[in-house]
Amino acid sequence: MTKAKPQPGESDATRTILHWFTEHHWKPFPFQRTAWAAYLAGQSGLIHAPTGTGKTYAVSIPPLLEWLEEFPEPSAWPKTVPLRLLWITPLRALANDTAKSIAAPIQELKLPWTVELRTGDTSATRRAKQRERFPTVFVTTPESLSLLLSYPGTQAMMQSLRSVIVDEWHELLGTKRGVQTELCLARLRHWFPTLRTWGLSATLGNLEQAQSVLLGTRASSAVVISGDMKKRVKVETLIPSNVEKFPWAGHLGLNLLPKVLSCLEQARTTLLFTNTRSQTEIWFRALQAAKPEWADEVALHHGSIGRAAREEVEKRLRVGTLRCVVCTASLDLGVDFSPVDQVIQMGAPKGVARMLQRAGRSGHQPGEVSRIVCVPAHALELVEFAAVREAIGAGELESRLPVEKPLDVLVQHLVSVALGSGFREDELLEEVRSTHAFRELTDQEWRWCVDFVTRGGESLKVYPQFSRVQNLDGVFTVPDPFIARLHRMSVGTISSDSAVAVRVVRGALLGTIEESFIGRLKPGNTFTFAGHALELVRVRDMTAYVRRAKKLSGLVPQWMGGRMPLSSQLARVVRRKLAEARRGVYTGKEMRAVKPILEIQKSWSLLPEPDELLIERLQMRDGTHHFIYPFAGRLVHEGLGALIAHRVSKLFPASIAVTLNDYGFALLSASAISLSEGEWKEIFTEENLLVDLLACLNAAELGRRQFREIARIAGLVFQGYPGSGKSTHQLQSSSGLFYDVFTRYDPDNLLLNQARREILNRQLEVVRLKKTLAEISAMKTVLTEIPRLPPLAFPLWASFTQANVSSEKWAERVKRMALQLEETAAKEKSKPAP
DNA sequence: GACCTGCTGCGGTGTG
Repeated sequence: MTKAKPQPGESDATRTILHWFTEHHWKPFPFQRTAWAAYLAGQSGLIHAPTGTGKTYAVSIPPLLEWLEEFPEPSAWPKTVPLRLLWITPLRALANDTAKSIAAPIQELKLPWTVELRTGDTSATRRAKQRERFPTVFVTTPESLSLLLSYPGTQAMMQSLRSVIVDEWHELLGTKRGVQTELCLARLRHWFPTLRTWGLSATLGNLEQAQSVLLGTRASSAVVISGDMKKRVKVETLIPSNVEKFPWAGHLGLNLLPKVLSCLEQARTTLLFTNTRSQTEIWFRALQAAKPEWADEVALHHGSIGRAAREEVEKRLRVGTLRCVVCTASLDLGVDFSPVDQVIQMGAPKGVARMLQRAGRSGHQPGEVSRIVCVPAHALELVEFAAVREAIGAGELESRLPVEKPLDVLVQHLVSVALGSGFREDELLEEVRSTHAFRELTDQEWRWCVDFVTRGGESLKVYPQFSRVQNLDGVFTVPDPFIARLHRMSVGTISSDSAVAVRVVRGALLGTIEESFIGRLKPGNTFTFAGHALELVRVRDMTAYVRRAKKLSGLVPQWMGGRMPLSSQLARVVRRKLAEARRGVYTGKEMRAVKPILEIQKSWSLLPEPDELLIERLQMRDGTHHFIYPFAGRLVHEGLGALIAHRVSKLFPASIAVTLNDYGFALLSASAISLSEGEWKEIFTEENLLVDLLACLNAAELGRRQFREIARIAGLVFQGYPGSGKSTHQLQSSSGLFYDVFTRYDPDNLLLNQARREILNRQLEVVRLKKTLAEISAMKTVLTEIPRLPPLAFPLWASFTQANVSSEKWAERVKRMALQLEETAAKEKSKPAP
């Protein structure tokens, strides 16, 4: 162990800490030293580094140093030290580990500091105690911090606060939780103008912006510190032995099960990441079937599995008794799983940052190499893996864009602040405008929000329950304790669809599934969930009672979840790889493996250059197919597909069906559609984008649905008491009622506006869509008649057919078609080159 | 027996 050399000017106290640090850890990395110095100089900042590089100590050590400078003499140490450091973490599960790491040196040096956490899990008695006296280090979540701010005594209790740390800032940035955090930070800074703010983040494409969002518009001296100490990431890919026979579509990846098994055999503990929850269930089942002897060493983990079971899995991971956990993004972050020595990514990686995050779950120690093994589910995913490796090498990472002006979050915050210390309008307005999110809030918008919490706005003014806040001589407060209680019960910006609970008869809660899935089952039917074979007994009160069945079989539930489009960064590299292949350049194991498939694409159609829009046309028995490849991710293709179908149908009156994936979309029309390259170019015009888009989508229904979240956050609808949550349906209908009332009687309601904006930005990615159209307008349109389905088109065609026929028939057709294409390809290959 | 496609996250009450 190397000891850190004392630097000139360091005090004894500093040396004490440094000694502890070197004894127990390692020589401080340069970035940690930089952070310590910046902190002690009174600066704020953002530190970015991969996981497992010691970011925590970069910011938890300097407050100790600072205190020791003040109290160098142990005999003069006070008995108790009031609050000095507030630590915000987005994950309950992280709070515990963090508190432990911070407490380690404190305990070791027997400092009179206390470290405590407060999350939703903290018991009522503990919380009551905390309300009397805060610990020296307080670890909490954004939501719990909001709640703290909603109690009148908080400011006085925090008087001695020196700094606030926001951990995993990249996870909060870009979400309404992030904005909630911004508002809370502004409050703290208003109270304590010299407060230092530090953020910890994974590496992002927009670090400078991430920093300025965190620190707000009033920040003076601030730094961005890079802890990117060349954390080594090794990306490997499992190459199918016979690419010619490897599927061209599909996402499960079970083809490579044998190879995955041998990977699992070679490592002590593996995290096997999949992209969907149902895929997790399917892979778990496949592993159980293939290796019954591993029954106790394989587990699964995803967001719909009950908390108890998930925590059990996390515990076993930590002690190292598991060989493999099949999981979703639920294990992307979280507890420090040091024993994990291998990470497998099943299927498309979708984004560069996500891959890095997942790779970082292994080798979770400074200096260790992170390894990730990629498993393609179909042939083209080999290209995506090649692309992600290249992007990692080049450091091309995605950005997370901050949320702008979400008024629902502001409305909630206004009530919280009124409930806490109360507020004066101009003071709070200035404070709110010091956040990045509301820096451009207009006077009118502010007035509207204040009016909304005091009267319920124009349309609700006759209902007293919406006069939540009252203005007494210029001070806004919440006098009604009932309203106060309801408000505290609805703090937060996360709203999830209520789901059917799955419970063993007279037994444990296993998790939740969607109503639509349970609705397809009859009592006696079996299904697989949470890794258990289950038989449905009955459904009552949003609970499905089940009993254990003998064999893992039957249906696997599917969930409607996020749609995770391929990121622009990764898409760009994918296009680049395809263009290289067009010129016959195949570098890397993945590209060499996928060569035969791409050569087929070249010979039956073509591979587009990055500045070309490829449109393939194929006349089949069921009509005209067009396959179009903007490579803009599935959300954009959803909007674009609908838009283009709408515009084409104006020229050729026929109904047009659309399917899409991350690479492109396809149009199918029963009648013959024939357009020239020039005509296609016109169809892709940016003109009238929004008008056409709203005309072809059911904008009103989308708006209603989006409004549900807004209504909940703004406190219009109450989600119900804990445990007896209202069903989605109930929540939907009451928020729908507000939506209708506002649309009719209060069309200028700013929350309605926000709903419209959110649909455009989130569900349709309008910004990216516009950008895509602009790019397309500069591109060359290449229209090609194809003789049969080439590899790029095949997955699109397959999902078409899937939408229209029953699943057995679909499988048959896809298989038949795949076989045919394979034979054609083989025949052509055996032909001597001309 | 092959086939299935879409993530995560937090918080709150009640009183004999």
